[in-house]
Amino acid sequence: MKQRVSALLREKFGREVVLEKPKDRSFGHFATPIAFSLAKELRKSPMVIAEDLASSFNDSEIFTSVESVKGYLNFRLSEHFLNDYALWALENENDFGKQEKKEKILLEFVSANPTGPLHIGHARGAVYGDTLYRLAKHLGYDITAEYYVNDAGNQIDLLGLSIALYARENILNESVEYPESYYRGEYLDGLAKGAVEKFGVEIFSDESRYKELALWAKDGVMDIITKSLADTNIFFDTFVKESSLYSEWDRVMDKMASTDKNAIYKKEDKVWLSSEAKGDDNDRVVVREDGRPTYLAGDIVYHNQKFERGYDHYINIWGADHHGYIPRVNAAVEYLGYDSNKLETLLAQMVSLLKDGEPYKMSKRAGNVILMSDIVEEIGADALRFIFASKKSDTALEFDLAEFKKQDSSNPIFYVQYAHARIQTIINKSELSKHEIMESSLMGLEENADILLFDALLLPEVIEDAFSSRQVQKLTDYLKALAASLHKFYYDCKIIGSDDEAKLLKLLLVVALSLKTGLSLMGIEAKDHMSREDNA
RNA sequence: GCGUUCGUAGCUCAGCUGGAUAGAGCACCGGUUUGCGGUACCGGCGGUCAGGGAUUCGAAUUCCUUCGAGCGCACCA
Repeated sequence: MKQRVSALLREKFGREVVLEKPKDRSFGHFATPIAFSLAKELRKSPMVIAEDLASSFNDSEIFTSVESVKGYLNFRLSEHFLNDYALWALENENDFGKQEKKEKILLEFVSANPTGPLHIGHARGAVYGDTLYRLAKHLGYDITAEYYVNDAGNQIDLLGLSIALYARENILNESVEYPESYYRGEYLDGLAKGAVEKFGVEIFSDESRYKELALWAKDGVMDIITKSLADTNIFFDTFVKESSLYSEWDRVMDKMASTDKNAIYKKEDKVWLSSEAKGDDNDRVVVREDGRPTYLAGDIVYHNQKFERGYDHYINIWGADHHGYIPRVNAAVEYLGYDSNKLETLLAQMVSLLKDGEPYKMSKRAGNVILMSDIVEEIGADALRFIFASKKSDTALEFDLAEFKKQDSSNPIFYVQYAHARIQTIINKSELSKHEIMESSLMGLEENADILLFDALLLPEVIEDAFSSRQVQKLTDYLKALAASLHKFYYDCKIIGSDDEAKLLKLLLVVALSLKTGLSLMGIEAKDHMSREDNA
């Protein structure tokens, strides 16, 4: 809709025109301050320019009126245009807001280590990534969701040790001491018991077999992780294991060296990456004295593999505590001969949780982490997704669980769902058939109804904007606002029994379509009725 | 110290590439249809957009600077 207006104006003025939503809806559907920028070039007052421009729009098919107010140019779309568009949307529900972007995108997110269940910080990145994924799919991008599994390195050994220690204490009843760095948590119990079945209790007393224990356990942890993700409607297309990459290390090193002979060098018996020359603070070790590659080496191979698979664009979503890591990966990508501008790294900031004012604490390795699964159990997956999607991902977030358990307008997910449910209820209540409703015209709506229709038809622009700016909260903001318009309209206007019943119901169908489509892009299913007992 | 993200109402946050009177929700106070789910709606209270400077027709938004906060600054992943 906006694209059409925008294209029309671009053609008319021969330049890109800024379109915005007027502050006050009585001004019209769209507005532009273009007269202000033209004022300087034309050496005339903005008011005069706006007047001239407005009067030049007499014969447009899309607009009913174009007016100038204090230098702004305000456009009002024609009823024909809105009516046709709404009808098309209702008849092509699944295509509403869809586009056909062709770009191939690789989106990597979550990628939490397989050493324990996901905590609340991971959940934020997970929701953010999955929402972007759904938006991109809707826009027609060929996007792949990928999870990078860090199943090599010290932390895996530590997992084995942690399970063994847990088992020795709780199954063999030995008295043990936990070093600070060991993993803790309830999940160890399941793994320890599983290990007894698989290997027998002997394994816990045999240090030489801890590696074996760890390699088995990491798959179990991945199952726990993918299950919590699935419970939140998050799924991945591909998993890439770090352990599968190191065999390519020599080839990748040669590749960097052939692009730039200074990319890699030896010093103090270690191998270094010249990342400082590419904007990093320091050069980085990639192979230690003893020949073991560092974590960065694995990531270099991984990114090489990503680029060799051939996508147009790459997006990584990382926790904010990894932001210092970006320059070295970009450096490596350039040494590999690729354009680091194609690699976009987004950060999900920390989350702090309150419950009735009490702050929760998060520490990665202590047993008292706040698990994603616990929060899902407490407030439900829908509420979790809504809250995480509704805040800009690059700012720290604090929220109180209590707010998302309420069943009233203070809980945004409830509020939006209730709007959708109200529409379903009233449609069912009406005696009119679906056919009669669809046959009616949306022309001649009064002003409030017209505004509601316009708002509902704005979803496609919101989807495009939310994805291209990577700001998924634009979608939740939109849904909250649309729900508010609906509730207000419902209060102001009697629908059943009115002369315009069919017309108004059709309008509500358009609103419901927008709500439902918007929710589905957040991995949330729209509800047709609310129940008071439904305390998720 | 260096890098980075930020600082908007009592609280949690929106405010897009500069544009019309800086917005929501919570909290607090007061109201509402003979009408379809009052699980809703409306109104009030509340702001020096951290401070200062610059750019211009115009700045919460861009730039500089001061102050304050989170995160990072490993041969851990």
